[in-house]
Amino acid sequence: MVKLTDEEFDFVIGHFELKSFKKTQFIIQAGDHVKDVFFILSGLVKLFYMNESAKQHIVSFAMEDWWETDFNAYYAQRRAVFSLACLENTETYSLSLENFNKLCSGLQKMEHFFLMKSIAGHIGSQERILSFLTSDARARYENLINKSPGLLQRVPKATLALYLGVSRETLSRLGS
Amino acid sequence: MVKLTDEEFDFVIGHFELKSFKKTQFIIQAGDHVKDVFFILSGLVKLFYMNESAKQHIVSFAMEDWWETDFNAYYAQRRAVFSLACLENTETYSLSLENFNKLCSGLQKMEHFFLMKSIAGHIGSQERILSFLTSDARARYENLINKSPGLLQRVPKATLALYLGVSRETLSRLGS
DNA sequence: CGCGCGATTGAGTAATTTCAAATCTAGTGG
DNA sequence: CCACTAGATTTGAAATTACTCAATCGCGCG
Repeated sequence: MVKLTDEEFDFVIGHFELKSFKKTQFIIQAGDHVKDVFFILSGLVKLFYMNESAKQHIVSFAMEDWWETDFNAYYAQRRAVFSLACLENTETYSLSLENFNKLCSGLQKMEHFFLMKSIAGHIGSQERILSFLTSDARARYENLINKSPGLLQRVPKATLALYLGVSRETLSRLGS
Repeated sequence: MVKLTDEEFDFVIGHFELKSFKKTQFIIQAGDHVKDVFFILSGLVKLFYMNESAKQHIVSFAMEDWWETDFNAYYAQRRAVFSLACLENTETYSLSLENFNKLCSGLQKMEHFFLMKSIAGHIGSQERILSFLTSDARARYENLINKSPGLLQRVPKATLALYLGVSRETLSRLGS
């Protein structure tokens, strides 16, 4: 997507910090001050909103090679509304907003890179919106396992239900 | 968001083209080759997907000061999956991908600007996803008119229903 | 064995859809 | 000013879908 020389690569790497988390651990809790965006090296995380009755609603899963954080809180330097938690042991490179800005202004290629990533994220979100508009529970489920066959092996179905917006009972009954 | 000198402004403006459309006119039709992204100067458009049975599903509305196109088709230079049509007479500045790239490489501020816009779009899409996860038809509707009170005056309710993902009859019955 | 977790099943209830018909409203021509 | 029409909105009633609450099942592990 973007090619870097060796020295550019070193420059970039210097802005990141390696952070590791264990399964079930929270990377961000709603209410936290969000300092970092996380690049997932390995593992699997969920970004979710928890409502008054403590029910979780999963906005997205993120795995290898994806960037994740509460973007609104990160860029606007507000407190997190979402939480980010690990579904597996997870290794990340974290990037503070300060370093993000340094990276962008120091190396135009990186600003371009982040733009491409953000666009990809936006397009992905639109696809998800479309699936809510066009598809019922079964079609959304089939859609999901087609696009991410691995997920079914990596997370319990009850968790998939929180992503699909159906109850775990309904999801279970789709098996027929 | 980004401050430009007069000469920078002229440079930027030179990459755009003024295009006007009338109410009900299509700016993009599914299957088209998508050359431009459109900055809405005035008016109102809908970005939507039409399924096999010719039912429309509105992915987003765009009005003054927003950017809209089939982003996937635009950036990847593929044929449009979505259509973009006017709900009002609409004036736009169009920007070809070629000029977009020239703009970004010629003026880093602009790449930064587009990054901020893309992030805002991504965050907006996430909010919309969340509303499908957390809210029933009524709550989604109230959410929408809170966030965009103007829409109710500018589009028929049947069109709002296509955005909210409910039948127009159900939307009508929410009035009680 | 017995616990804990995930998945399934059953039954009743609530929300939403579909199809059909009735109303309402703004704009047009007479 | 009135009648007429097209589009938008509402209403009714039956059918469907998904939800909740509760109980049960299956299985791996100390």
